[in-house]
Amino acid sequence: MTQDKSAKKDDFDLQEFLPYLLNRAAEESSLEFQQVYKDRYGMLRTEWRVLFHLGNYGEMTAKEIGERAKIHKTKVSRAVSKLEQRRYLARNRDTSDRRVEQLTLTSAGQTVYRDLRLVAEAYDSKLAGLFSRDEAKLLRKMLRRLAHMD
Amino acid sequence: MTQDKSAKKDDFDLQEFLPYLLNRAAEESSLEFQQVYKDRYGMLRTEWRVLFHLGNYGEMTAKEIGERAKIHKTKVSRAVSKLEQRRYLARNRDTSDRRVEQLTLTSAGQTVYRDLRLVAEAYDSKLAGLFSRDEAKLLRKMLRRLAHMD
DNA sequence: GAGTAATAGTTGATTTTGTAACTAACAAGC
DNA sequence: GCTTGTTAGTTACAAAATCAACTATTACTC
Repeated sequence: MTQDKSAKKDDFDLQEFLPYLLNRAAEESSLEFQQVYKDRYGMLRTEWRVLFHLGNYGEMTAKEIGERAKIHKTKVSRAVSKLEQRRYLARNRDTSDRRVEQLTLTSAGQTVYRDLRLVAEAYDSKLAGLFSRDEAKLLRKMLRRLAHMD
Repeated sequence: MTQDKSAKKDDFDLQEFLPYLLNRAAEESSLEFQQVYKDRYGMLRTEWRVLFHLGNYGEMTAKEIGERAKIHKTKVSRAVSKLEQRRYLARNRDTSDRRVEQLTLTSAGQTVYRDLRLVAEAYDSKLAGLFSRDEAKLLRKMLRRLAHMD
């Protein structure tokens, strides 16, 4: 127990702090993909996420998308509106519960999805290529754990 | 080469897409720490980052902080103003180049930094505790690689 | 050393996000 | 069947992020 005021050495390292590292890695690794969906389709982050949820998992409600992707309902609502304006998705009132809207991609939306999916796949391979196959697998597993997605 | 229109199966999985996983993990793992600096000190993300840079690395200019942390200069500028208002940091005009301001934490700022650093250390340990020591070490290494911090 | 370019940092306008309050539809209790 | 509560989704307003233009100072060039 030394005097903590002057004798304490600062052995903390911001660059090792996991939340900081995770954010830096996330931002950096989003840039290149962002460029594509932004420049090519004028989409925002939430918009491609909604598009991908519908493209990848099929028909779904706004609420389900929000829960799966952990996006707040107001953000989902706005993204859905914008994607609808651009005719990338269509809403269908659920007949048994008229509060609910089933969302599906239009064929234009599917085309966009398929295009972006190709970009995503290529980019993911590029990122994963920074590591060995086992390391990449472990990385995904650890990220899922951190994100409570397992 | 099969007909790609109908025969193509969608084997892409959004939940395995690294930029998506990284963002989800980053958001999730920031929440708990955010709660502290936000509720306890009314700070924003950029503000604690600036505070930590000064606390952890010592005197620095706004430009250096921006480069190290990859934060845009307007964001740094506003964070510095707010931290100055709260008397957490002081500016010193560089005598040899009067465009430049050397920034340092005041003793109040150091106190806040030390408090938050303790929280950060504890939280980092908690997160790292989800993995083995080797895994955690590898995780940080991989994140640094992805963030171009190596 | 006057003129032009570059740099550190700030400010203002626009866009995007976050928070809370809202509407419309359904559910439950009695 | 009517009050009370809950849920899906939207809207309005405030807070924050982004982008471009700006000031002040220094560096470069002739």
